[in-house]
Amino acid sequence: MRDGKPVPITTSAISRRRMTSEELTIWRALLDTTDELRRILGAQLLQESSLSPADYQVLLALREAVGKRLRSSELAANIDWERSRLSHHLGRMERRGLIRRDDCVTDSRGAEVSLTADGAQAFRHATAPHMRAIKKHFADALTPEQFNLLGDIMQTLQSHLHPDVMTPRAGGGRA
Amino acid sequence: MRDGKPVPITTSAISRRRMTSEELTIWRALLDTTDELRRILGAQLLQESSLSPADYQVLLALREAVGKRLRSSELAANIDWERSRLSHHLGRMERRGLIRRDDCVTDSRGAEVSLTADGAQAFRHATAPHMRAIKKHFADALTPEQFNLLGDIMQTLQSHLHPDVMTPRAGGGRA
DNA sequence: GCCGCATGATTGACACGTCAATCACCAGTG
DNA sequence: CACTGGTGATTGACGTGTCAATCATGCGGC
Repeated sequence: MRDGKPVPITTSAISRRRMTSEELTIWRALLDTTDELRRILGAQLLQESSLSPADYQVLLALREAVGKRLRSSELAANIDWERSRLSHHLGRMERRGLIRRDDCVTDSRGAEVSLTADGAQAFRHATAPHMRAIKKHFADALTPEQFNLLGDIMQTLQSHLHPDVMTPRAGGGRA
Repeated sequence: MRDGKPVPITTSAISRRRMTSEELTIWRALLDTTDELRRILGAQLLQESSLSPADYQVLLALREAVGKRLRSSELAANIDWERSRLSHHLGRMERRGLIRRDDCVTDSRGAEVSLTADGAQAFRHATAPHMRAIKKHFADALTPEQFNLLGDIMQTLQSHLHPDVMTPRAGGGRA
């Protein structure tokens, strides 16, 4: 997949010019705004369901996994986390009874992570309010055009970050 | 794609409709992409200057302050941090010799934060590479139109989050 | 079978952030 | 002046994230 193409096109001009202050301002606006949205939605999620955004991401990945169980490293890959981060977090979630870790049958080094009943229920109860919150604070703010434009812009940034990837799906997480 | 409807304008429609999966996808793309940009730029900043993004923000605010010194709570307000977060962080930065805290003359409860020579120098050395990195990974990716559109979208989101504010400057920090 | 090394996963040390509690001091009131 | 309430700032406990080190197991070559 690396050759055969006359290539280069694409957005990655080198451009020796300096950044304008408008660009910098917009960069700051992007950081600040997404940060604030994260905080608001994270706080509300925690408030209403006692789940952190990280918890939610883990539970979501497990829920969507075939068989509702995943090897630890697959899970890490799915949500794009470092393994040690996941290990720490699974420890905490296990203590809270949200997930379980069993020894893997086919590879004694491995661990299989699965939802507990409590974890599944917590996730179910968290989902609807969380979606509503995203809608309220994000989706309801923008026009359909703005959505499309924002989607394109994210797509552009992604292909700039990962020039060679074929289908630059937004990032790690789905949903 | 979604048209045919006269559509009520105004950003704060209540709209009983559910979020579409496209909207959710774009939300995830926004989160993932900004997260990745943060990580990349943060890692590079740390690599090249031994400053975390948080350090940088603090040093920037101090550099831009008149008199190069700020009361702790003013600093917190400028960069939109909780005071306790700032206090912890200033403790760490003080240990590393980047900033100094002196008792305030006019109010014995207060502390005045100022840059040390080391802190000022660290900031100076960090700035240019950091700007270059932002340009490379962000600014160089987008067309002028996309910048304007993105700016508008952030503006829209901000006014949706803070309906009454007059001049919805992107957020806390400048840059 | 044993060696070497890669791999799955965990651990420990430490930086960072949040929340609630605390401490010291200011200012207004009687 | 003593009381009291509010404010500036710090602290401690704890959850979270990163990095480097570790441990155990799998696996290919000899």
